[in-house]
Amino acid sequence: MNPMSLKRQKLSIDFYTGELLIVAQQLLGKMFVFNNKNLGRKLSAKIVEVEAYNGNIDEAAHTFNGKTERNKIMFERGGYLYVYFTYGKHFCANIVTGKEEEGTAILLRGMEAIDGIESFSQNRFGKTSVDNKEKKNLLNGPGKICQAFGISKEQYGMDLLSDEIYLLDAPRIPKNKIVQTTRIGIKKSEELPWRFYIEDNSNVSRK
DNA sequence: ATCAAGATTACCT
DNA sequence: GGTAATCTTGATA
Repeated sequence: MNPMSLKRQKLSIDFYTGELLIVAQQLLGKMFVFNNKNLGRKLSAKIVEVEAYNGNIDEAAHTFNGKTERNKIMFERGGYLYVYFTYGKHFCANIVTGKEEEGTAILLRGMEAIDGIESFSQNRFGKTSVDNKEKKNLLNGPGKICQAFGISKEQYGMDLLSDEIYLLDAPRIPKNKIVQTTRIGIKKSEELPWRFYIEDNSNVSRK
């Protein structure tokens, strides 16, 4: 048996309620697991790229202008899943962090497929097999992640402390292997360096 | 009721 | 490197 898998434990509430930028960096390398009930299958992938959003000081955050029907889960305590729909096509998944009313969350931007590659491929490309090039294109973007996992409106507000969807612990990525840059695809607060990814990882959405 | 913008992606040159 | 596609949400009237 793989000795790594024995040690891995589900992340607890204390992890999610920490400080936004710390949690964002600590998310790198962690395993995202979704026991997809519709699919009847467990899907998992390693997080390799994230972006932090903080409505208190960050104009790009969905919570910058206060609570709405869409963003209200971001004002709950850390550990919930915030899913939103954008550009008429794509869902994006975030992990809510911090304490109640903080309005902070972390966007999942890039992952590396671990378990359920056939399902990821079926959801993304309509076929169960992938070549090496397609494999790198399964989860290297926020919309792609949701399509591959089958995450949509139905998963809005799910609790990561549940048994259906959660994170597994993994060794901390060393600071010198974490790249910090500005975020992608925003037109406000562009200067904030709140994107983090694992250096040299091929599933990062963009350099 | 109307309208513009959007934490993207795929496809084109 | 540039851009069309596509529709929900939130703001404004």
